[in-house]
Amino acid sequence: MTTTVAGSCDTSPEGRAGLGRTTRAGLPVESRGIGLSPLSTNVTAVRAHASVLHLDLDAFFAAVEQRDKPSLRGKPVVVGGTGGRGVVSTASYEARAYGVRSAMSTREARARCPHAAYLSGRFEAYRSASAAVMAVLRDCSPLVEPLSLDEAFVDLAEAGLPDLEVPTVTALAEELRARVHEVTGGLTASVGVASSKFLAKIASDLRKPDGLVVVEPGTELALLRPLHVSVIPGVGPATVERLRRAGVHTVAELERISQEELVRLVGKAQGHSLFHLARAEDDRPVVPDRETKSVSVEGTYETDLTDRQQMSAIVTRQAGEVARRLKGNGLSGRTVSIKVRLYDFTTLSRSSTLPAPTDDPATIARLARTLLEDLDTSGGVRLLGVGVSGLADWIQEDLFAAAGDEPAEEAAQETPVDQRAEPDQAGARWRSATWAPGMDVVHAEHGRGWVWGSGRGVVTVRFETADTPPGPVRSFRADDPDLERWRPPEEEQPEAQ
DNA sequence: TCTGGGGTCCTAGGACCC
DNA sequence: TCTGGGGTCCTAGGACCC
Repeated sequence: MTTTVAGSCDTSPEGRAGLGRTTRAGLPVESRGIGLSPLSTNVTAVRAHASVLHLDLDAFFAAVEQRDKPSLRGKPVVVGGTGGRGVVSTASYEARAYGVRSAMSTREARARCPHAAYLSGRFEAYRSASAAVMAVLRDCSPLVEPLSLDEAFVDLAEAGLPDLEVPTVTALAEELRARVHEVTGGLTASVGVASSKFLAKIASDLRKPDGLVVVEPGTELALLRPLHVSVIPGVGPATVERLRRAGVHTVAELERISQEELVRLVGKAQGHSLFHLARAEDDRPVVPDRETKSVSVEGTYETDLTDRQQMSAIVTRQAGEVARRLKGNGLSGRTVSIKVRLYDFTTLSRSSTLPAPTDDPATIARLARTLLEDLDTSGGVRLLGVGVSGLADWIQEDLFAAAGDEPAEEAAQETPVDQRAEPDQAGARWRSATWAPGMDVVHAEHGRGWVWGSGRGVVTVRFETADTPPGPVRSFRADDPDLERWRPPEEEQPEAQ
């Protein structure tokens, strides 16, 4: 590391602009795969420089335990579910020597390594260590994309470096690893730097633990071709098996398959992705804050549940927890789902979509219980879960409170979905101007009329009945006192035309 | 007593609308 | 008159990631 590069870690206010960011929802980012989807249809420019960095903390949960408990250092440590149906979350390298792996059942881990320390995990400690690491990364570049507590991409093109040549980014990567070690009290990180997310992620895996690999631009394919297809993120057991049957094991072999054949083998989206990734084509940007899409709570029980009343009580409690987390992050959602895993591991899901978003525990619980009622659980249930998706950051209660109506969810729930209106000209205009990306037009019945709502701190309303054409669309900032006064009275009804 | 919990994304079929 | 295509939304299930 050189002084020049060390100094290039921008500590100016501008450089720290992203410090302390969370997702839009303010949720701690816990899990996000890089998957295969975000490749654009026409993958064109691959970066000319190795300016994407991927950092991965080594055996993160176990390493935090060893850091905080010196007696565990140098010994096998397994963090995960410790009950009869638990699985391994993280195994220290000492435990990996005995064949203990992530996602293995704790039962099997105990058989392989009986003398390891089995711990259930201290997520506050992990979150805190993670936050310190992310702060170091954001100190370096405003473009940091956390994938989970222990992983992130950093766009070095925004790091204010004098250049992006290999010696410069190598020195910066070493500096970052040293700073991570420093701020976490001794945790090590493996880092990959390359011309794309895909290659950076693969590179960070090559010299674990505590390693650094910088892929020199132009050498990507030479690095990739000999590797097994399973190194490609998004290629799991099912895809490996399909490819194996087609005689494909390595990336080099994958490269020889036509795009049409790949689509036939693994489907449209994954086929196109694999076709490009096999050629090291990946132009996905580093995206600093991605929006939360769903919130869920689930639990696996030590013995199978058979009592319907008990299941109903569990689902009610889980709905409350989901609602609490939604509310805590200013979110609400329209689709309520339940997940049921039967005694034989058959997994069922059922969902139902409300006309307007909710964060109300009673509404979510009621719907979840109704969905559960329609399932045959007589053989026993090992897992139950409740989730809400179709999230908006607009909460319907605001709108109803503004319209001076009774509690929202009753009316909302009774509004048949098939009465949902499409945006008219004015609605469409609002949609493009102020509506959150991906957010649907929502409405709910209000007296004899209709109320329309939007997010992003803006509420859009209009009055309409079965007998009259739609009234003018009015919009208010959510904190506008005029919104409180807005009513859909008779005199505001437009004349029939 | 095999097989967690929190997520993301994709697929496929049906409904519905234009 | 007959057949149809595209787009969007919803639901259920599955693959995958950490």
